Amino acid sequence: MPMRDFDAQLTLMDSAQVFHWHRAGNGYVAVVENCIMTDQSENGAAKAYFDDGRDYDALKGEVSGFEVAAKAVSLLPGLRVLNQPVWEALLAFILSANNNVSRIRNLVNALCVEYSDAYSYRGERYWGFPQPDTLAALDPMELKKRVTCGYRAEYLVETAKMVCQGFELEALREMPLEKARNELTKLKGVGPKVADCVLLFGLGHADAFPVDVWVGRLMEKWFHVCGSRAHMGEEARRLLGPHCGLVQQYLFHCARTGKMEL
DNA sequence: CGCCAGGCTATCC
DNA sequence: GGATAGCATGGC
Repeated sequence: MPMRDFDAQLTLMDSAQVFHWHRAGNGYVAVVENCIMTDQSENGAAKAYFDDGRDYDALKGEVSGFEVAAKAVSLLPGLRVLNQPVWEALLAFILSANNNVSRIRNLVNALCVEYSDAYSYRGERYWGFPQPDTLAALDPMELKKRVTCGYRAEYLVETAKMVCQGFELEALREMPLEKARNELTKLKGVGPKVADCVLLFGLGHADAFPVDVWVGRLMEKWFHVCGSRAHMGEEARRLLGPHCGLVQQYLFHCARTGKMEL
């Protein structure tokens, strides 16, 4: 049975938490962890990926003390925070650094097309993410040239090498937020912001609160919190609670698209 | 053309 | 510990 209220266009195409979904006919398609997935998929993996089972109606109540947060949540019914495979989120958000959303999408797709295999679905071809050992074996100069990802090429290769050498991404799922973030930032190209995105979108840490340029602005203007990005994250957790990362996604989208005035 | 983008690393004090 | 320069690329 389809998920109630799920907005596939908003969640898969417009929310900037994932960058490799494609419009196909009147639906949406991507390769997720070596399988074709669509917005209509209802198997166990898809349900987990779409965060089916979480009570999103309860989210409004959790932030009812903050009108601006409650408004952002109520403006975007159907937005879900995906549970992506951590390796995929890691690659995408290493590429995201200091780039705009449309270019991130181009880079992610170039990486996938150049270094992984295509799956055919209803007459079209779709690509998933390359495996760690594939990237670990690359010359960064070649990667830079073929994906046009600039200095991020070295980050991808170095991080892939560390994962191949035993860095346990899945172990971060059960760690406390602070410790998991500390571990993640040992990877090349992973600073505090990218780490928080990987924790939120790929490791189930709903209290990770990524602060990019947009969230930095909205924390000042809407919550009157200033100072460092680290401080803003701490304040968000204190004010908005253990699901502040989910709320961040609503706030981020409202700010970035102008649905709420900054 | 210039400004900006879901920032990070290296280096400075 | 916190602040800052340099970075590749292209969207707008």
